[in-house]
Amino acid sequence: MAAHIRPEDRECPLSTAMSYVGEWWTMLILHDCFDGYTRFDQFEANIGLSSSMLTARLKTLVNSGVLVKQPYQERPVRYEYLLTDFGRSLRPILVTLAAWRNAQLAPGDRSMILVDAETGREIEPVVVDPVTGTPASDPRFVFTAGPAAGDQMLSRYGKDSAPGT
Amino acid sequence: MAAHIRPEDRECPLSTAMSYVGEWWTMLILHDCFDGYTRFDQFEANIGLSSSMLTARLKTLVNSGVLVKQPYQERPVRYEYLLTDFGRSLRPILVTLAAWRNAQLAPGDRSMILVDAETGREIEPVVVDPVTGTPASDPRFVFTAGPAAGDQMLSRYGKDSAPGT
DNA sequence: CAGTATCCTGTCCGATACTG
DNA sequence: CAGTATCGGACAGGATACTG
Repeated sequence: MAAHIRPEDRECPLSTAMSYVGEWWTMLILHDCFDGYTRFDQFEANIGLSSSMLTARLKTLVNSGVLVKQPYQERPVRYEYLLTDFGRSLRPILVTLAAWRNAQLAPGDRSMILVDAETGREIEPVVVDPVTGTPASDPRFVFTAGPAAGDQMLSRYGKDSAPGT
Repeated sequence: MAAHIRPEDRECPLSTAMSYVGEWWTMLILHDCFDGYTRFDQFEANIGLSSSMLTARLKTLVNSGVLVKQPYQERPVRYEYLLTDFGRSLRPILVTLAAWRNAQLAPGDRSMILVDAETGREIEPVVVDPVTGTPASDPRFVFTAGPAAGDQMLSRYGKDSAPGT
C-alpha cells in the first residue's frame, strides 16, 4: 500500500494506519480472512464487490504484506490468499471497530458479535492500558509528541502551542 | 455520514463503523478534536487540507452527530466545533489505530505517543476482553452471527457454511 | 477569520465482456 | 474457477478566487 501512502505518513501513526485499513473494502476483505476465507470467489460472493476492484484490493494487500498469495493446486494453478503475521496484527483494529458499533446497539440488535469459541460467551472488547487496566477513554491519557517527532509535529505538540490536553 | 452509508450497513457493524471513520481526513480532524482544537483555521493549518474539503468534512461530522457547531462569539458570529459524547466514543478506535502503528516502530522512532498526563508514562494500549483480561487477538475469540443477523449473514455464519473459526 | 464557489484532475467502483 | 481489460459515471480532493 506504499503506493498511496502520503508524505506525512512518515510522521503520523494515525495516517499510516489509515493507509492500511482506511479503505472500506479492505476491512471487509480482512474480515473475511479472519473468518477463514481464502479464495477469490469467496471474497466476491461474501462482500459483493466487482471482480476488478477485488483484484486491485488483493494486489494492494499482497504488496503491503498483509496477505500472501499461494498456489494451493497445480494444473491449473490456483491461488489462495492467506494472512501474514503482519496481517493478523490488524485484528484488534477490526475488533475495536465492530465493538464500537455494537456498543450502540441493544444486544438483541447485533448482527455480528465476538464470542469465546470455547464457552460461547459474548465478548465486549475494550481498549485498555495493560499496566493498570484503565480504559483508554480515560482523559488522563493524551497524545503527545514522541521522540521521533519532526518539526511540524513539534509545532503541534510543543508545550507552547498545543491548546488542549 | 448517513449519506454514503450503503445498504449492507444495516447488517454489518464493521461497515457501519467504517462509514464513520473510514475516511482519511475524518480521522485526522477527530485527532485534532481530541487534542483540544476546535476551530476551522486550526484544522486547516494542522491537517493541511483544502478549505472546501474541510467544510465538507465538518458538515458530515456535524450531520452524523460526531461534532456540534457552536457560536463562540457574536458580531461577527464565529463558530467552533466540539466533540459530542458520541464523538468521544470514537476515541478508542483512534487510540487502537495509532497503537497498531507504534507497535511496529522502535520506541525511539515514534512521532506521536499516548501518555498518562499525570505521570508521563507511555501507554501501549491493547484490546482485551474486560471480563478475563485476555487480549482480543487470542484465537479463541471469533466473530459469529448475532441475534439480529439477517439471511445473508446467516449464509455466512451458519455452521454449515463457514469454513473457518 | 471562517468559510463559499468553481474548475479541474485523478481515482473509486460497478457493469460488462473476455480468457485459460 | 480466477481472474484481466475496458468503459463510463460519480465523487474525492487540490487550486484558486471570492465574500462578509
